[in-house]
Amino acid sequence: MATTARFDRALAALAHPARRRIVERLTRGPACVTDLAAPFDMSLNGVSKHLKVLEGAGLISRTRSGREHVLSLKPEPLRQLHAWSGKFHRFWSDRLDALEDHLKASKEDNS
Amino acid sequence: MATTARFDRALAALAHPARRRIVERLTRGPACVTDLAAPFDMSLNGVSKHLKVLEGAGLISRTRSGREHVLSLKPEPLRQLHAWSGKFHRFWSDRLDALEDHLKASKEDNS
DNA sequence: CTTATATTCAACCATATGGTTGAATGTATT
DNA sequence: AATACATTCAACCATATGGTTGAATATAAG
Repeated sequence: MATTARFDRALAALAHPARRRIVERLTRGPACVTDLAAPFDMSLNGVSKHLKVLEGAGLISRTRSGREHVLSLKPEPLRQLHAWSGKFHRFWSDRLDALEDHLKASKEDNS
Repeated sequence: MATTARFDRALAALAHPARRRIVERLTRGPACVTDLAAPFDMSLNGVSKHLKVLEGAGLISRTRSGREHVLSLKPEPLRQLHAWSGKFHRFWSDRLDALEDHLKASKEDNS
């Protein structure tokens, strides 16, 4: 709650499909920049920038091993995201349409 | 999986704190634009644009009732988001640091 | 020491985003 | 019919984003 800005940046970072692909790739273990860039039809610099965004959002961390930068997934922001989105659980849990209708109707009541 | 673009837009929409506030507000029932705008230190037009973004992302729906536009929360994108972020569950479930260390170590093994 | 590899930095460009103000639209109210 | 209210549309502005290319840095290898 204190610093929403970090959460903002995590969401924004994950909004880009390339960055989500990178995050998913990192669930199978840390990797260096070149490896992460390989599957993409994009310049290495482009990927490097995406990594900087992910790092700035706290989604990945970097350790230098010689000339390679090794990137690892940091779970905390994802855990936060899961927790936050879980707050809406009652909105999709069973009787979805009925609930929606109910809400619309009750709105009309107290307006 | 087919159209990732919708998911992209949902994440991007939720990356803005004002829009998250609006979404959270809508969990307590539908509301019209003016009501939603009231708590914000922002022009009505600004809020209107945020609503358009949320609508474009499929996070809210709009029904016109006279001159008022009534906005309601659409649960599906949030459910998707919860499901997606849940895929990373094993990354924060117990023995977090140990797991991270393990991954870093195994990376060095097969490099 | 020279060369190759891994990566970033810097500049640039096009487009998107978040906000504003002012005018336009449509629906209520009197 | 005149006026007030709810909302969007349009233009504008500043800044951010996503990508490129080319040069710089740092480490590894011959």
